[in-house]
Amino acid sequence: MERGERILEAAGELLVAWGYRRVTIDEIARRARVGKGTVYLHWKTKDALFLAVVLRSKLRSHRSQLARMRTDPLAVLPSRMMSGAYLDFLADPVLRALYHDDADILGRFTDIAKKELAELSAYSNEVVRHYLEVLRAHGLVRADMTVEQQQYALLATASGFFLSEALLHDRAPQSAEERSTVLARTVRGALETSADPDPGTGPAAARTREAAAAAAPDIIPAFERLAELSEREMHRQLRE
Amino acid sequence: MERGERILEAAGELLVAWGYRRVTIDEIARRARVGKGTVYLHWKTKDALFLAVVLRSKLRSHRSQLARMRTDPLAVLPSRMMSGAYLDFLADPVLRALYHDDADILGRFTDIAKKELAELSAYSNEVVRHYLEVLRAHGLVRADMTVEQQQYALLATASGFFLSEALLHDRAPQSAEERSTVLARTVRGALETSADPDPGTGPAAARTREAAAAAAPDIIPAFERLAELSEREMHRQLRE
DNA sequence: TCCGTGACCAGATTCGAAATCTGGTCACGA
DNA sequence: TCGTGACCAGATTTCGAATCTGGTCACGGA
Repeated sequence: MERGERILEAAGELLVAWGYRRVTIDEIARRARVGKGTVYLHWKTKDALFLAVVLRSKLRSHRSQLARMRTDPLAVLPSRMMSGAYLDFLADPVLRALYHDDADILGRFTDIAKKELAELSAYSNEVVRHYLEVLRAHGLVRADMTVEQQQYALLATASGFFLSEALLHDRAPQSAEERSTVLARTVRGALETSADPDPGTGPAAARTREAAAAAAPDIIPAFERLAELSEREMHRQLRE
Repeated sequence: MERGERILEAAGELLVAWGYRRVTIDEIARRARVGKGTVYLHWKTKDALFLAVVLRSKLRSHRSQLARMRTDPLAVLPSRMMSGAYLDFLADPVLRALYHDDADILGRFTDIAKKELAELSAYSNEVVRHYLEVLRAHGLVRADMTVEQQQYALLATASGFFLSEALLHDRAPQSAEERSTVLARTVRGALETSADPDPGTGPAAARTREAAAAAAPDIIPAFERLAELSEREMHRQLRE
């Protein structure tokens, strides 16, 4: 594993274990088996390093999302998309820490991230909007609300599930699969036109599959551009 | 307005304006135009006083919910219930502060409240569970998930919307009515069997109305007992 | 007699200056 | 040329003194 990668890995592990404030550049360098100065050969500041750590996790999640969409067009459905994103989120300690314990783990880092990632976040907004429009055009998403309202519904609902571990403590179902399934059903009921097309073999399920396959070529590139922007943003944190 | 009421009012105003830590009993007494000792004639501790402030707001919200259900049986539908609760929540500065700015407004108060209200919260859980079972028995809520899963879906979704002001900043629709409508539609799509029965005049809408009217007598008493327990809990904060 | 009050106290909180720590640099050496 | 760790300024922590505040209770007025 190359130096930069080792540093990101070490920073991520320490972030999750100790929280932003408690982690020192010294400690990261030690764990990555490099000199302290070497960290600064790669990243301008501590903030930039941790921003890169977070972007790396987000990027992984995006890529895994894209892989699912390329394998199975049904993965473009909002329900699939969200349950996939939710499972990725649970599997990545950095992303989980991000939502789980804002104050203790992240300290003031959230503010910095919000500011630095404003552009990315705005673009992500547009991608989601475009995504919903395409799905509506293909009859996969209902037209009983405005796109803006559906986007709000999607974001708010997802936030609730993502935060549910922290908010609901033990009142949530134990298994991640079960929670992701409930999320999928909630999103499907809120936005989509079809019943669950996965085990379906009838003509309706076939139609959904076709429509998803037709929509995918419009949707995948948009998310690819989002992933690219994430990656560019991640590299922009590097020195020069 | 009687003394105790004036004190609660003053405490609520100051809580919202200054946050838990900054508010002193002295200041509350001054604003309520009573002596400091008088506050302690009514409540055992500062914590008990603020717990009462919060319970008072929750109780008001419960009562307003009950009033809606008694006026219009359709208000027992989860979608109506949640949009109603959301609008009550937005209208009450104390409840809003509770979700809006956890750290700054509430300080360590959240922990205390979580502990003290554990019993109430457990009971509330049971009421919601019973509520969903009754609605399922009357065919108003679907049976495509377990009740536990639907309860989780409801709680997680609602949390997301309740927190959306804080989380989504400016990416949420401006008007409270619009947000509450989107919440209603999301919940309806996730749980209910009917389309919006309110403007509906067809036989399906009529059937929904009938079923809701039939379910209401089973549901209203359960929420009445919850309101009573809230009130008892609120009074239990009083001295003796 | 009894309800309301504010002076009072102990413990919690804040303050401030000294001591320590840490992000970031850079001269040096491999 | 690339990597390093000693070094520095400013941020953070520490810790005892000073202040503040939750809670009590003896007293006074109705």
